[in-house]
Order: sequence, then structure tokens, then C-alpha cells
Amino acid sequence: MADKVTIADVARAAGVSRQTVSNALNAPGVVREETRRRVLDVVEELGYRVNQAARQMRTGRSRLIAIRIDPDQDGVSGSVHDRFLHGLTEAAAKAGYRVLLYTADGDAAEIAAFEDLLGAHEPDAFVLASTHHGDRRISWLLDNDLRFVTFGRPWSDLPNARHPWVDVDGAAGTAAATRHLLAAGHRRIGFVGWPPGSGVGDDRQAGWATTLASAGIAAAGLIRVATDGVATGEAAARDLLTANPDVTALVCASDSLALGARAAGPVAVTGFDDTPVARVVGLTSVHQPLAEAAASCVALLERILAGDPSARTHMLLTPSLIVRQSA
Amino acid sequence: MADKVTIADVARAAGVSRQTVSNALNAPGVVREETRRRVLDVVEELGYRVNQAARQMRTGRSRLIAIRIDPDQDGVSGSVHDRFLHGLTEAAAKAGYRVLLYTADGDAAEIAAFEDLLGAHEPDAFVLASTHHGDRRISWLLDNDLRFVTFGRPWSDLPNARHPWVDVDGAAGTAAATRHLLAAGHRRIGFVGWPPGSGVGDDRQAGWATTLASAGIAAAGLIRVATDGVATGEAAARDLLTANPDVTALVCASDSLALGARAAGPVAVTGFDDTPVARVVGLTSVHQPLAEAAASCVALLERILAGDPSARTHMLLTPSLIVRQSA
DNA sequence: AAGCATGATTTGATCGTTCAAATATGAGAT
DNA sequence: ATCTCATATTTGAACGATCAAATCATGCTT
Repeated sequence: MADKVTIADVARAAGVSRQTVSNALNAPGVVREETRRRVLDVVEELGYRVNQAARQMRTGRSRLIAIRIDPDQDGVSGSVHDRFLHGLTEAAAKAGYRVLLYTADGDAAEIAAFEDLLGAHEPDAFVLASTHHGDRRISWLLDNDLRFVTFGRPWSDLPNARHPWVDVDGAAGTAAATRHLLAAGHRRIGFVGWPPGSGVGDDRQAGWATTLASAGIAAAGLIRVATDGVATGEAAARDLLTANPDVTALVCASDSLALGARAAGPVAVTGFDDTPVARVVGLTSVHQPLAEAAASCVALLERILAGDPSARTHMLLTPSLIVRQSA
Repeated sequence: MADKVTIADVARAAGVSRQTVSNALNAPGVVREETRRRVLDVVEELGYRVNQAARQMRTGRSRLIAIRIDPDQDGVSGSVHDRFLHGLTEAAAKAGYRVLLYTADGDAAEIAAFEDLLGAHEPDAFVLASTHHGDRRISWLLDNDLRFVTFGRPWSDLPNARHPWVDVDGAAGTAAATRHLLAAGHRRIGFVGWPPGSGVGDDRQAGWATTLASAGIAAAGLIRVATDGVATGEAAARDLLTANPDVTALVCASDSLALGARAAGPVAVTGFDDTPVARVVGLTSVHQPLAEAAASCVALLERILAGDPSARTHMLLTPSLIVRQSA
């Protein structure tokens, strides 16, 4: 850490004005090529780095992206968010942004956090990582004309697509799992998921259902739902298998449920999220491309922050099936 | 987000000067109680929030704490860092700080990241979360007179304790595990750990060794080491059990190793880190108080940033044993 | 009642950058 | 040689806060 090189130091050393240095760095076109090179050399030589605080005060841009970090609730899939976070930090850095963390318990608290952050550090954008029905955060951000991307589709009844989002196609994931089971010869394939109402869960169930339907295979009565967890998954799967002894395979909405299902009987099982646990116990699971999802979020944000109006876009990424012993 | 309330707006509305508002907020003692209350009321009413960028420009303080985020390498213990990060964000928020993320691959890259960050967003402090032997980052930070705390003791040959750190007492953890096994009647207790040289690993091994020694039980030949992983753990444990058929319990340096060890034979097994995997498969494991560790880091940083010279301190926290089916 | 210390509040300057407007430079046209 | 027009560069102001020093009150001492 040198003794704080300012733009004035660079200007003096290069024999130009402050503004020319600024232009050489930020508006390359406006400065004569020769001058630009000279300035950049001096910048390099003195190790000049723009002072964000000063820039932010003038431009109103902080080059900060804020995202919430949660305690790993269910534990098993905790690392999903972790992987996303890492991808986001890397992608953001490449685009010249940094990631700022905050915590909040519930929508109201998160909105308070928005206000807090906007008053203080003024992040240029937010990334919302777990959208849900009737998400009040989204309407708040829209109402306040703020920039953000959600990782997760707008599940709610809100005016569709009024904001940019990135998501992983859960249905495609369970569809791939189901196809895999079909290819392995299974015909009676059940589904263990979450109670209806969660967009993510319904989506994953749909992938299983439509795949069976298009294969001309009946699926009536082959669904059980439970709140996420290993024990609950086992109970649900046991119930399903007892009622349908001919079922030979189970597609599950999460690795936790899948782990439970696996203990419920000698059937093929697939999970979702490709968590470390799945890797360790050899569970076939759907892998989300989180690094790409994060990169897409940043790409979308870049366009939005650049003021590109055509940027109100969506991206739906396709997950991949990681086949292991369990199926 | 109102239309940006500045300190001047508050001053006008409260009938005082800018500086008095500033003092009311930052130096409560210097302003008359009555005035202070009036100012704070107006602050509340207008929803004033200090603009960090402006403050930072003047004071040089950003109220930002930077920490690296890694891809979850080994996967199993990935969530450990995640939990720490969450704790850090919460503790930091309580102290009026925000957490800024960065990535870096290797010490040199991380030092470059330090320079980058210091030139731009100027974090007030760094938290280094995985210290290792001959950690060049630490000497760089010390040389440059920067504020930081490490989560992890200085294992190296560096002048001891020249910087504040927080750590969890790994030896105490394995000691607790060993005592638990002794209490359960086990007498021949092996250890599956990592190759010597890693401070963390050596520490965990020491806890096992000293506990057995003080119980007057021989431990010669009961150690096997392997790089972290389930398969490697299984192989190491199998080798140990084959050579010592009388061994009835194994203390392991990680949950990954423990999972492997469990598959190696019908013995009692304890792991380390209390990862989600351990929870799911019923593995007895040593739980690190990560939220407290994070809070301690922030507490230390607060004192350091306040300029308290007596703050060059250490904190060694004690982990707890979570007993499950495996032992 | 004048002098003084102490406390409370205000004033001007400043942090480092970029915006907006002003000025300088140079090539081409007349 | 003068004027235009475009390009290149410089100058002052401003962003919003805090620091340092100055000013204003107030009570106490002698």
C-alpha cells in the first residue's frame, strides 16, 4: 500500500490535467492515443488506483452488488448458496464489481436492510437469491426503481417478467432424472417432493410428471410430499412404496428427501442439488450450474446498470444429471 | 429510498449547523442533551442516513471488512466456511460494518487482491480464514501496517502472536471425543488424521494423543494419515484395523475421513466439523462454535480499529462434541 | 463588573473524483 | 491571413461528510 496516489499525482507526473487522466481511464475515445498511453504508463508506474469513495460521491455509483447470506437452514443444501456466492463474487470481480453481504430474517427485515444499505453503502444492485410466492421484496424494489436480478423465477402472480431473472430449469432436471430411470428399464417411478405451493417444488414435480406422461406411463397415486428433511423423506417414501409395491424408482425434489427415500427400501433414487452429501453417499443427483447462473446474473446486471433497456431479460439454464450408484 | 437526505437537510430542519448534526450522531458527549434529542428526532423523521462514501472520503474509514470466499473444495466441509461467513456478516452488522467478498487463488493472488481492494473500496480490515505455515499474506499485512484478524492460529515460525487471532481449540475437540470413547468403555482407540505438517491436523492429533496418555493408555502404532477424503479415510482405517484387530474406536480429523473409517469396519467413529453429512448419517462429530468465532473476530477488530493497543489478543474457543449413533 | 475558563455551536476548508463548461490547438476553407 | 469547425485538454464546481479552528454563551472567580 503506497502512500495514496491520487489522480492529481498522476496528472502532475504525466504533465496533463486531472481530467485528462480521468478521461484516459474512463473515456478512452476522447483522449488522443499518444496522451492516453503516456497517462496509462504513469498510472502503472505510480500504482494509481481510483478511489471508489470519491468516485462514488461524484457519480453515485458504488460498484457494489449486495446479496443476502443465510444461515444454512436445512444444512444439506447449504452449500448450494455457497457455490452461487462464490460464482457471483468471481463474475462480479471480472466486471469490476464487488459483492457486499447482508443478513435479514424475513421479507420485512430485508426491505429494512435495503433501506439501510441504500442510505449508507449504496450498492448499485441487488441479487435476490430465493424468490417465493408474493415476494414483497420484489415489488418494493420495483416500486423504488432499483436495479436487481433475481436468481429464481418470479413464481408469484406478480406481473410476469417485469424484472430480469436467472433460473435453473428444475423441471428439466427432474425430467432428465426420470428419463434416465426410464432408460434403465424402470416403469413405475414415484415422486417424493415438497407440499404444493412452492414454485421450485411444483416445477420439479412437473418435470417428472410430464416425462412420464409423454412416455405414456401412468403416474396416478405415485406422489408423496413432505417438508424437506431426511426423516420426513424416508416416511414419505415408505408410505409410497407400501401403497405401491411395484414402484422401483423414486425421483426426489432434494437430496435430503432422496437420502431418506433411499433408506425406505431397495429402489433406485435420484436427488436434487448434487450436494456434498450426495457425492459422499453415491446419490445420483441433478446438478445446478451455479457458477454460470451467477455469471448470468452479473451479465444481466451489467447491461441494466449500463442503462440498456433491452436488458429486461430472463435466462433459464439447464441442469445436468450426475449419475452415481443410487440409480 | 427517499430523495437523498443530506446532513444539511437535517441541519436546516433542526435549526442547527451541519457540524452539530454530525456531532449529535458521532460524538454524543459534545452536544447539549436537548439539542441532541431534537436533532435525532429530525434524523428519524426525515429518514436521514449517513452517506458512507462522503464519510469515507473524509475519515478514511469505509466500515467494510473484507474476507475471501473459496469454492467449496472438498465439498464435505464446505459449509464450515459458510457458517462462519454468516456469523461474520451478522456480527459485523451489529458493529456497524459490512462484509465485502473477494476471491483469490493462492497467496500471491490474494496479496494482489489486498492491493486492489485497498486502492478502491479501502476495507478497514481483513479477516483471513485459513492460515497455514509460512503464510505470506500475514507478513504482507503486517509489513503494510494493516488491520486484520485471522481465524486460525499463526501456525508458522513467524514471530508468535504479532497479530490478533481467533481459533477453535482442535485438540480440545479430539480430546473430548477421546474422553467420550473412553467413558463408553473403549480402550484401544486409533486416530485417522492428515499427514503431519498442517497445524490444524497436528493439533487435532495431539488432543487424542495427550488424552490417551493421561489415561495411561498406550497409543503406539495406532495412527494412520491420509489426505482428506472418504475413500482415503476408508483405506487408512482399514489398514489400521487390520494391523490392530483389537482397536474398537477411531477418532478422525475430519468428517470425510470419519465417513470412510465407518465403512472400514464395525468400530465406533468420531468425526470433526459437524458437517451436514455428519448430521444426516448420524456421525458423532466435533462442533465448532463458528458464530461465536466470527463474533470474536469482529469484537477484536472493533478494538483494533478503535485504536486500542491492548487489543493484540488471541481467543481460543472450545468446541463441543455432538454425540450421535456412530459412537 | 471585568476577566476567564468551559462548554456549545458554527464556519471554512478539505478528502479525490467526475461533470459541465471553457479554453486551447490544429486542419481546412475562403 | 482570417475564420470555422472539430478535436483535445484544462478549469472550476460539486458530491456529502468531518476536521480544525473560530465564534458565541454561560457561569464562576476575584
